[in-house]
Amino acid sequence: MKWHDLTDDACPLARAMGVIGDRWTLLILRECFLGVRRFDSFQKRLGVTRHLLAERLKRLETMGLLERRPYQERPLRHEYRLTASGKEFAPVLLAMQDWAQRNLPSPVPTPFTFVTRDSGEKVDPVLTDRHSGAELNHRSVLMAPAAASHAQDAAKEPKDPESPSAAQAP
Amino acid sequence: MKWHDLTDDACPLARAMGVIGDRWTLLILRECFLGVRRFDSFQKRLGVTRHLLAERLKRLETMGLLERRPYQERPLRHEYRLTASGKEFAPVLLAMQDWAQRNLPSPVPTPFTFVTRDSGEKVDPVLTDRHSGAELNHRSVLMAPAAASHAQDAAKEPKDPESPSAAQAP
DNA sequence: AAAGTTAGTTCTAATTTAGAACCTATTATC
DNA sequence: GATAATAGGTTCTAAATTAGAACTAACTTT
Repeated sequence: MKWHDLTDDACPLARAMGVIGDRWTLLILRECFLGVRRFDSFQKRLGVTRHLLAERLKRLETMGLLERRPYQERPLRHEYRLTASGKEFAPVLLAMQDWAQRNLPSPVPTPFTFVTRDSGEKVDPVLTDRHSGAELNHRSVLMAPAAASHAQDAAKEPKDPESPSAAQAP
Repeated sequence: MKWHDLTDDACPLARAMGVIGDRWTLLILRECFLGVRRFDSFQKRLGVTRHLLAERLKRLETMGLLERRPYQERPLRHEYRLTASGKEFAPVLLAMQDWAQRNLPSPVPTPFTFVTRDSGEKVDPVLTDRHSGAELNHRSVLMAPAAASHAQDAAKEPKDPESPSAAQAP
């Protein structure tokens, strides 16, 4: 499989991996949320090679998460800013940070946290359903194939004792 | 930077990337949530090479997201199941799928969706604060360095005009 | 005039991934 | 009782990606 193939996969998660499916991209986004905007700042703070950084920034721009805009002329210099799409990624980052903090413990303290803009208090994130307000987790939610088009794929793998047409309870 | 270095980074997001920072791991987890448990099923459904699949499953086991357990003897066979830690990853997957669906559009329909276990209706995920119930997004939340230990790092990069000690408003 | 700043690009070497073939143990089929 | 089939891997070589360092370009500052 080639890298680029993921970006037009039918599965949204696969497409997402076409953007953040490497060691660096999510960390670049983290820096963006911390307010970093310039090439050299990203490079120094992350320790990523300039070569890769340039490529990743280009990809984030292509995928619409960042925009490159001039912040001065003579000499012409550009900075990278989160677009609306990039900003909407915040809940993913937050959910991931929360998961990692709970499930991948570390002896050293967390270097930064998510706080509310008004009170400055640390947030305690829960994913809920916008309509019902119910908490969304492995117990309340099920991942289900969207009938029609997926049925064909499923047919390729006949009567598997673990066929995933209805994921089992925890 | 070597791969393994991320797994004991101070930043939880970096540690998370030590687990899912590649093209395949998240897709393996997706399959787990769809109910897949066996080596060959993962391999056929994803098209990943057996070599990499074996490695990734091993890593997911090491990191505590999956457990390998026998489901038969003669011949001895093992299957992979989500652990509690793996199951708690569900909200991250959900948030990411939601983001990708909204921000990385595709001409083809989404092959599977998240539905509630009781009503079977498609969910509409929002990240909220457990305490206040407020929606958590780029407008309401700020990523802030956790004062003390980070202050030293910040000192290394003196008076940067874009110093990220207080991330700016959207 | 020399050195510094900022944002890259261009090389070579090392590491990772792809792709195919092979191995082991056991059960099913001819 | 030999031959295939199933399941879960491992072992190769070739291709692609990443690391690391050096270099360029267009200015500005000392």
